[in-house]
Amino acid sequence: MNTPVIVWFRKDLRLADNPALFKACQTGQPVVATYILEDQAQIDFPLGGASKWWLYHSLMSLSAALDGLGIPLILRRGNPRQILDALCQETGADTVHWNRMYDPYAQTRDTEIKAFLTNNGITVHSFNASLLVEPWHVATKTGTPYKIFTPFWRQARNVMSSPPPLPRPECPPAFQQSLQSDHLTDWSLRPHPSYWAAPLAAQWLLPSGAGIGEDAAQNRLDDFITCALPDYDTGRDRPDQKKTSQLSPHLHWGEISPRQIWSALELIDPLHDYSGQFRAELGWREFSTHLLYHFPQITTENLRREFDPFPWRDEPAALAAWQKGRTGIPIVDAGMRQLWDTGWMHNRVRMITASFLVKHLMIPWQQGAAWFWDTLVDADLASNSASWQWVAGSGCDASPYFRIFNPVLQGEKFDPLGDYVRRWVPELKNVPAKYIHKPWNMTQPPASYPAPIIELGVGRTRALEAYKNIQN
DNA sequence: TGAAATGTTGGGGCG
DNA sequence: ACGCCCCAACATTTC
Repeated sequence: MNTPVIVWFRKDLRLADNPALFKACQTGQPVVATYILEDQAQIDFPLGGASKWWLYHSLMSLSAALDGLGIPLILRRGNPRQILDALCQETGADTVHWNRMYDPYAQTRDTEIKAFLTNNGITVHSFNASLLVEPWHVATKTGTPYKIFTPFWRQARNVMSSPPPLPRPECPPAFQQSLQSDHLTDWSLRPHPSYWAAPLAAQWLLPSGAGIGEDAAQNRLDDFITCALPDYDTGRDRPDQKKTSQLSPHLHWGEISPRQIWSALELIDPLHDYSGQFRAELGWREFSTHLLYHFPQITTENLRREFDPFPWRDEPAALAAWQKGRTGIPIVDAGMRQLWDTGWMHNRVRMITASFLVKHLMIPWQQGAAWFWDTLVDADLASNSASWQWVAGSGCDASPYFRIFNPVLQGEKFDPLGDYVRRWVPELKNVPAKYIHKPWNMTQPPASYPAPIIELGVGRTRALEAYKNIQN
């Protein structure tokens, strides 16, 4: 048998613990791998700028790794159904493997492609590579999807099967025929303006960063487990310290699987003595995917429809100030600048900046979500949508609308010395800790730093007033 | 995975 | 020694 099995890579850019690839290699047939870049104009949530940048480097890494197995990675651009069809015809393949995706667009697309290929006599096998528990494996007693995290996660841990992760596959027989493949550099994945790429590279690529791809993800996990995990419960809230895993972009692109992480945790903390909180963060990722699968409208619509008449404000100038980190609120500006520079923001600060946009500025959460979607290297449709609705109060398990973060108090609590603010807002580098989160109280605030675009007390009162009016 | 307003308590200063 | 007031410190309620 010299006809190959085709493995369609999507959000599973790794060799180890990759069931679609592993099973393909087990057949004893040659393996042809492909990544297909879809026409972004046809997609409801086209790749953001930071995501494209990450994808470029992740594909470079995957391509090199597959090369080591003698598997060609065929890059093609266009309609996946047509491209898979063509690849099957060019190679004589009668089997296609992929690992499942769960967002509404991919669900529809994959169902349609599977039907098409099956009709043409091609066998399609799909696998779970990116979740501990797939969305249809947990349900409440009445059979409905979970809407609250805690009971969801309790049941998920019960039904979760955790077989050991699959190893990297052995080399399959070589595939001799040469196939047309695009050049990655022709895909325009690297950002415009191009200077944006420099700080991203400094953050994530060697030598200063850990790198992108499967090996980098594994190294990052190992580092995190030794250095930060023991102190995770309190450390994770400190943006001025490196106490989070920063695995989110690796997880999003599938450079590492949650099952690999879970299994590493089982080895060092089988009784969940000190890794429970970190495991729960993986749980939030599972929960978000569960929500998006069962409530696909959460990407654009309030899950709680009583929020529909909320008097959101249309304020392009305030939105722009927030995006650029020029609101005059130090912890907010620090976070937004960290996001722009590195494609990543500490989770505590994500909550603070999001709360400020949605509550103090009363700008629709969709506008904040759109900015995060474009600028985060870990932009994930499920996590992004669910988390913004959580902050806005319009999600089912959301924080009540009146729970408004005070950025000054949050800053003083979680960045007590002001180191995080000073790192990202150089205008404030000489401000003492006493004033670092409220420079407007100084007799002479630094002239180069903007005054607050809204007085915090005013914003809070205005938001509460608006909320009161939609309650009845 | 809040913050602010309001209520309660108890120790100490003072007449 | 006693009652009164003040006000932290903590608890509870409200948004």
